[in-house]
Amino acid sequence: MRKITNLEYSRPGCAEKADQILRGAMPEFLAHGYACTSMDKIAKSAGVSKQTLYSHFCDKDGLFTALVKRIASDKFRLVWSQPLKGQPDLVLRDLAQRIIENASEDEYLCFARLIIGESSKRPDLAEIFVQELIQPATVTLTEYLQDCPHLKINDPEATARIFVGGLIHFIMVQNVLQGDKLMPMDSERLIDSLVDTIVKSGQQTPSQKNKPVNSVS
Amino acid sequence: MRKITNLEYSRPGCAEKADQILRGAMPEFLAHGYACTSMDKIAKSAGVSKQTLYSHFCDKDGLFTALVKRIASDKFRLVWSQPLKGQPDLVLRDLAQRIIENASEDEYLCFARLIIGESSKRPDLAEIFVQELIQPATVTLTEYLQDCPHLKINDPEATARIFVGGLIHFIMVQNVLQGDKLMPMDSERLIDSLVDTIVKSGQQTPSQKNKPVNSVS
DNA sequence: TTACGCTTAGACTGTACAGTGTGGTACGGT
DNA sequence: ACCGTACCACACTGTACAGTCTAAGCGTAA
Repeated sequence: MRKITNLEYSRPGCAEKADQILRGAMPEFLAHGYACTSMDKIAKSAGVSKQTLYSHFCDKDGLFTALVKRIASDKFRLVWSQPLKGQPDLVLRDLAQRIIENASEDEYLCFARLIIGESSKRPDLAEIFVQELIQPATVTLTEYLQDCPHLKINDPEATARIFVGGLIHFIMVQNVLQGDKLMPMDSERLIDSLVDTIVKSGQQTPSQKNKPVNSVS
Repeated sequence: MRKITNLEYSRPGCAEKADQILRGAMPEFLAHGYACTSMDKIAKSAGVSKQTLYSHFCDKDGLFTALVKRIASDKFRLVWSQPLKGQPDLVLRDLAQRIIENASEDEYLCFARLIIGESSKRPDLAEIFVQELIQPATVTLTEYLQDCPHLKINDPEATARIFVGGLIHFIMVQNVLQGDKLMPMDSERLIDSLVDTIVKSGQQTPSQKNKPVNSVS
C-alpha cells in the first residue's frame, strides 16, 4: 500500500476500513479527549490492527482531523436542513426545541467540549466547527428574521446570534459545566423567554439608531 | 517538611513559595492545557526546583486544582462587584460592555477553554467555575431585572441567562473558535441588539402564560 | 559549632505511548 | 502455482514525563 502523506488524511477507495476505524475512534476521542486516547485503544475499539490504522491515516493527528471533519459535516447539519417558514413564535419555538434536543445529546456535548478544548492547539478544527455548524445556523436564522413579514427586527444577524447563543450557552452551562446541580432550570422556561423576548421586540417599531453594518456572507 | 496529603493542596503558611509556583504554573496551563504541561516546565517557569513543587502540592492534579480555585475566586469576580442601579438601557449596556471587555481577555478565554476541555475528567472544576463566575453573574442580573421598576419582565432569571449567554457565546465563537475570520461582527452591534431586545420586551405588558417556577437560590 | 528546615540541581525509575518493523495469514487475479 | 494486496499479531525503539531519590547549599536558632 502506498504511503499516506501529510496532506491526505485517508485514501480514496477501500473506505469501509477507514470508516470502521473512524467509528471505533469516535467514542474514544469523544470520551477521553485527544491526549488521553492512545492509538492502541483506537485499534482495539475499531477491531483493527495498529498497522492498519497507520495504513489508512498518516498519524494520530491525521486520524483526529479526519474524524472531526466527518462528525462536523455528517451529523449536525440536520437541525437546520428544513427551511424556516410560518408564524414567528411557532417557528422560533420549534427551532429552539430542536436545537436544545439536538445539542443536549451526549455526542454533541462531547464534540463541542473536544473542539473547544483543542481549539488553541488546533484552530483549524475550530474553524471547521464554525463553518459546518455555527455559521449555517446563524445564516439560516438571519435570513428568516430578515424576510419574515411579521417581524421588524433592527439587526437580524445580531438577533440570530443572541437566539442561538442564549440556547447554546444554556446547554453548555447546564450539561457540560454541571450547572444543573447548582442552578437548575427547565429548558422550556428558557425557550419561552427567548421566543417571547424576540417576538415582542419585533412587534414594536424598531428604533433606528442601530443599523446593521454588514451581513453574513 | 511533612507530607502533603491528597486532601490538602498546599500547606498553610509559607504561602509565598506556593504563590510563586502558582504564578509560574498559570501561564503554562493556560497556554498548553493540562496534558501538555509538564511539571518540569512548571518548575522552570516558576523559577523553583521540582522538589519544591512536590513539597507544596501533592501532585500535578493537586497543583492544577489549587490553580483553578485561585483563578476562579481571585480574578473574575470583578465585573460583578459593583451593584447594578439606574436606567435599564444604561445599566445593561454598561454591564454588557464590561462583560465583553473582561471576557475577551486572553486569560479569561484560555481559562474557559481549559475548564471546558477538562470538564469531563474534572467535573469538580467545572462546578467551581459555575459557582464562582456564572452563578453570581446570573443571580446579580436576575435580581436587578426583578427589582427594576422600569422593567416588567416575565421571567427575570431566564432573561438574565439569555443576556449573559448571548454575550458569552458571542465571545466564545468569535475569539475561541476563530469565528471572527468567517463571520466577523462588531461587538457593539451585538450589545445594541441585546439591550434593545430586552428593554423593549420589558416595556410591554408581559403575557402571563410563562410563569417562573423557581428562582436561583 | 551543631542541628534543622527549606531549598536547589540533577540523576534515576517506571510507565505510557507514538510510530516502526517483522513475520505470518487470507484471498483474489492471472 | 504464483504474486500482490490487505490484513493481523506482536515485538521493538525512542521519547516524554510523573514522581522519587541523593547530595549538597543556605540561613536561623540554640
